[in-house]
Order: sequence, then structure tokens, then C-alpha cells
Amino acid sequence: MNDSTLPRSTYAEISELAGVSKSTVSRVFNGDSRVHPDRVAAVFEAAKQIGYRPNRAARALSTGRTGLIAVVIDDDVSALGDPFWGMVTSGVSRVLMQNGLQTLLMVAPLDDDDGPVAHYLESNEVDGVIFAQVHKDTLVRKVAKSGVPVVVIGTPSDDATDIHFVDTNNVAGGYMGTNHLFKIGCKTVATITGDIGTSAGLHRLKGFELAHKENNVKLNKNLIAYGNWSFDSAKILMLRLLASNPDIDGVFAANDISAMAAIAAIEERGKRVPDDIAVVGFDDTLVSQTSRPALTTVKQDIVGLGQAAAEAMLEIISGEKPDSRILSTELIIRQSA
Amino acid sequence: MNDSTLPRSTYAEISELAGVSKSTVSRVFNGDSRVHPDRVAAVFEAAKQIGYRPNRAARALSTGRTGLIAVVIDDDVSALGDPFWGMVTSGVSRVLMQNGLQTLLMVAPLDDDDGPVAHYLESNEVDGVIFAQVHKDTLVRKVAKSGVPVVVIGTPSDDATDIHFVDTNNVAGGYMGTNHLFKIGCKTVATITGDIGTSAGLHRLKGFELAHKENNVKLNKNLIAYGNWSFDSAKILMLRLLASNPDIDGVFAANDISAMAAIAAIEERGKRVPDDIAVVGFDDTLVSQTSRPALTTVKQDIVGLGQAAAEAMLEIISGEKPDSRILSTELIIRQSA
DNA sequence: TTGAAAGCGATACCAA
DNA sequence: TTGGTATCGCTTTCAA
Repeated sequence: MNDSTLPRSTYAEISELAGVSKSTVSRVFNGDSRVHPDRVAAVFEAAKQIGYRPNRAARALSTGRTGLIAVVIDDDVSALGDPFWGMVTSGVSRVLMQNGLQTLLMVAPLDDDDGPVAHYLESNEVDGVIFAQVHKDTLVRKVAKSGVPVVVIGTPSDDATDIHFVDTNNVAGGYMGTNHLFKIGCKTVATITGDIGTSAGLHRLKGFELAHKENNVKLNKNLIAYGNWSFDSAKILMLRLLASNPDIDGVFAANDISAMAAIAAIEERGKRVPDDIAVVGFDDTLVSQTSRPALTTVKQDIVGLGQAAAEAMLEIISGEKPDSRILSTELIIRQSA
Repeated sequence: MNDSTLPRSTYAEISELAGVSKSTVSRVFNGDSRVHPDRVAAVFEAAKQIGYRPNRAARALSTGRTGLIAVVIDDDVSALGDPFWGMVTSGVSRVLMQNGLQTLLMVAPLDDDDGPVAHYLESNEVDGVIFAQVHKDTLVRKVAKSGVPVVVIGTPSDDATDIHFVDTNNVAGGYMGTNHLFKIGCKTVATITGDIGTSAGLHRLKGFELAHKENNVKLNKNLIAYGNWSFDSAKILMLRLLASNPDIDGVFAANDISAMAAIAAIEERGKRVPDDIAVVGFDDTLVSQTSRPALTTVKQDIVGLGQAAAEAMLEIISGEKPDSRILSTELIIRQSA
């Protein structure tokens, strides 16, 4: 059955070496305060001598908890090339590891709420699930309903109020970026949205609209181009916007990639950024620093988002009911606006 | 002990419902061919009715295999912002999932070969470990020596010949990029290397040197600037190169980010790309398509690298000894050279 | 405060 | 081809 290469160390051996029962060994490792200090010392000493390593499968079988938290990322081509998800995940991983939990990464399509991924998540194989970038939240709800702790990165739809989430304040961010364009004197401000099916895309657009209201500028629907976070779509949309609205002098793009695309399109039409048209992005990923002109953008704390999600998960697991957290954004002014 | 919310389903229940023993149930699920077809059907039927979900912890305890493969990424700030690792990991994850294995992601510093990460990896908590971007391979060797299947993404140092690895053909890639510069007429070609402590950095430099030899150009050591993959270091190095070697007319950068930095530095000094100085990058990540001028670069199959690593791992686990795989590169000609 | 013993759910050996 | 049963390592109840 069990043929490992390392000499497997168990409670039985510690028990023998330390001259106590297995029960006592277990108590010591689980921090039971009622064990006599001498025995505690003896157990630790024996464990060290043997080079004891716990067997998590055995513990999992016994306790029903696996020590694993799944991070589920929607399998979308855009997810891969975007550094965003790697950063989020590393934030999650770091916090979990500090708390003795492991990060199980699943990159999978989330449209099937009855497929293998769904079954896996519902079968108590993991102690919790962190969902990222959800379009449809049917799977999220199904998993949550099955009793597994769930945290969503992003904001779930309004009727799923019982699901814990952490998110960037995208409305404020969208407002911030758009408002900056008005403040520097733009009169005709367009936007290239992200995927409106995600809360991030929708909220950033709301912020765009809010900035119009606050600045007493009438919203022109023709200046809203519905994108999907990708360079290619954004570029095409920007070219169209330029063709139909030649007087555009400012663009708020819902992510940095789209902002880059907008700039490319603008320059392709012989106009200059920021002199003719100012452009603001969102995310403050590496590209915004490295592009020329360097991108003025709305910064969000991406690693922090992952950490917040992990922290929320830890609280839920330990029986608390944390408030959902909304991380703030910051305007980073560079050259493009 | 075990308080899950779902009604837990076990072999015992299937056994009862189907009127066979637990042993038979086990045989059916493990594809034992000696079971009578009628009983196979009965077991599957019962399992479906109950909504059976296997308990992996129990299986793990019994078999000693956990169904988990760790992907260990060196915790380096640069690792986070670079989309490279996210793409590699998603390649790994996809292949593993198709084979019923899960991806355990660990983002951790790898300099400590006696810390918690090391212990975890050696304790048979995972069925295998895929290491990415290793500087020092002491931990890798230690884990491999402990009997855990190991695959390295990148090329281990020469004296670790027994470790399986998958890598991009970085020498050929470096050659390809540099050679292109010579072919389009460059006379004085500089390079900004990656981290020479990694095989990728070293091999791309070797390719750079090889191209000189093949083109009968004497290698000028002053044209080699030792970078670390980052934008900032590359930009500083490029500025220095320009100051000390004003006749540079071509640059091979070891990754796209460094190429972007080189272009930024070059334009800051009032020269144009590619007219005055041609620039070639490496990776073909998103930035190379989105930058202006669009980057001529050496493309490597990043997701494929992850997939190859996972496939190698699967073979090793099933007892084979696969050859190490070297993936080929391709020159993508855009505008910068 | 401690120990003995009964599980947790699946596997695999042995006997039939 | 099938069933009974010991076993994996740890937790937890029950008695002492």
C-alpha cells in the first residue's frame, strides 16, 4: 500500500519514544492546555528527534477539513495574458500559507454549474472557495448553498447578498479617472468599458456616468463603447469612436490594456496623446509605467485584493461573519492625461 | 468529528443499495476488469442515485498519493507583475486537471532549503513538484533526493543531470533574435541580458554570442549589459550603453519588458526605433503587440511550457522516464527591428 | 490529566 | 469473480 521513500514518522513512534500515549501526542500537537508540561516537552523532543512530519490526509480524513482553499479563475484567454490574476493569486497564496493553508488553483470555465469543477468544489475536497472574475454567478451560488465557505473577488449581483465579497471601489475609481479628464479641461469624454457582464466593468462605467453628473456634463450615449478588456476590441472601438465623434478630447478606458489600445488607435489617426486627446487607464499594471506616453491611470491594490479575500476566508472558516471589503483606488498622474 | 453539510456518501451506502460488497464497489471505481458487468452496472446505478462523491482524503491515506502537484514559483517581486508565470501555471493546471490531478500553487522564497516550504514538499503531501525559475537549485535537489517526482521549468545546472526539465530553447532563441539584427544590417549590436543566475538569462546570452561567431563579428564585451529582467534595470543599462557606445545600432533584449525599457531609453536620448537603433525582444507577451513601435521579438510557447511540464510529471508518476523537452522558438517580425 | 479504543472512507490482501 | 477484514495516521469520545 504505502511505499514512500522517506521513513514515515507517525504518532505511534513519537508515542513510544516519549513514553506517552498517542492521544497525548495528538493533544500536544493540537495545543491542548491540559497536558503536563513535562510531557509536552517530551513529545516535542521525540518529534524533533524522529523528524516528524504530519500526514495531512490522515488528519483530513479524521476532521473533515483538508487545509486546502481553491482559487477558481474563469478560464478565459484574457485571463492568462493579464498579469492581474497572477498578482491576485499570489496575494491569496501568501496569506493562506502564513496560516497553514494551501492554495489550490483551478483555471476552468465557469459556465458549467454541473461539471467536474462544480462537483469537486461541492464535495468538501476543499475548505473554501475563492472565486475570481465571475460572469454568471450560478456556480458561485450553488457552491455557497452546498455549505462551502465562499468569497468572491468582485461584486456579486444584487440578489446574492449573502455571499461575502471583496472588491475594489470601481465606481469611485471610474469617477476618479473621468473626473480628472474634466478637471484638465476635456469637454468631450468618451469611455471604452470593460466587460459589462462583470461587476468591475459595470461599476467603472457607473463612475464614468457619475463624473458627468457631478461636473454637470450631459451624458452622450454615443461616447460609450462597450469593450471586453482586450486590446483588440478596444482598438477597434476607439477607431470607431474617432470616426463618429471627431471632437473627442478625452478617453477613460476601463483597464490599462484598453487604454494602450486607445492610444494606439488615436496615434494611428494622426492625433497626439495627451495634446489632442487625453487618455486615462485603470489598474496601474506594469504597462502603464512602461508605455510611452506613460499612462495616467487609476491604481488599484491588486495583491491587496487577493490578501483581503484570503483574510475574509480565514475569518469565515473560523466562524466569523466578516463585512465585505471595498478597497480604495488612487489616481496616478503620468503623461497621457 | 465529521460534520459536513452535504449528506456524505460512501462505499458502504453504495454497497448496501447495490447489494454488493465494499470491495466490489472499490473494484468498479478503479476499473477492475474482473467484475461482472451486471454488478458494475448496479454499482454505477447506485452511485448515481446516491449522488456519490469520492473522498480524496481517504484515498490519499490509503494509497499514499494525494492527487496534488505543487507548482512552486520563486517569490520575487518580478514574478508577480510578469504575466509569464500566470500563463505557465495555467498550462500546467489545464493538463493536470484533465488527468484528475489538482494544482497546488506555492509562491514562496526558494532560498531556504530547510524552511516550511521545503518540509512540506518533502513530506509526501504532494505527488510531485514542478519548480519554476530557480536561481539556486539546492532546494530542488533536496526535494528530488527525498524521492518526490520533480520537474524543473528551465534548465538546471550541469551537475544536476538526473533532474527532469522542460525548457524553451533559449540559446536558439538568443541566436535567432541577434542574427536577425545582423541580417537587417546592424553592425554594432548590444544586449541587455536577463538574470544570468537563471538558465534562461544565461542561455539567451549564449545565443547572442553564438550569432556573433556565425556572422564573423567580433564580440565586444562592452556591449553586454547584465540586467535582471526588470524594466528599471534595463532602462538604466540602456542609457549607460548609449553613453559609452554611441555607435550602437541594434539591441537584443532578453525579454520584452527589457526591450520596452531599451526603446524608452533610446527615444529619451533622441534616437528613433528602428531607424537609428533596431530592438528585438524575447517572449512575445502582450506588450510586444501593444507597444509602439510594435516589438519584433522571439516568441516562446509559454502555455506550452507549462503543459509540457505537466505532461512530463504525469509520465514520471506513471513510472516512465521521459526525455527532457526543449521547446522551439520563433521570430516574430514587427516594427522595432 | 491520561490512555484505550472506535471511528473517518477507501484500498488491498487473503481466502473462498 | 467475490467478500471479509486489516490497514493507512490522526482525532475524539469515553473511562479511568
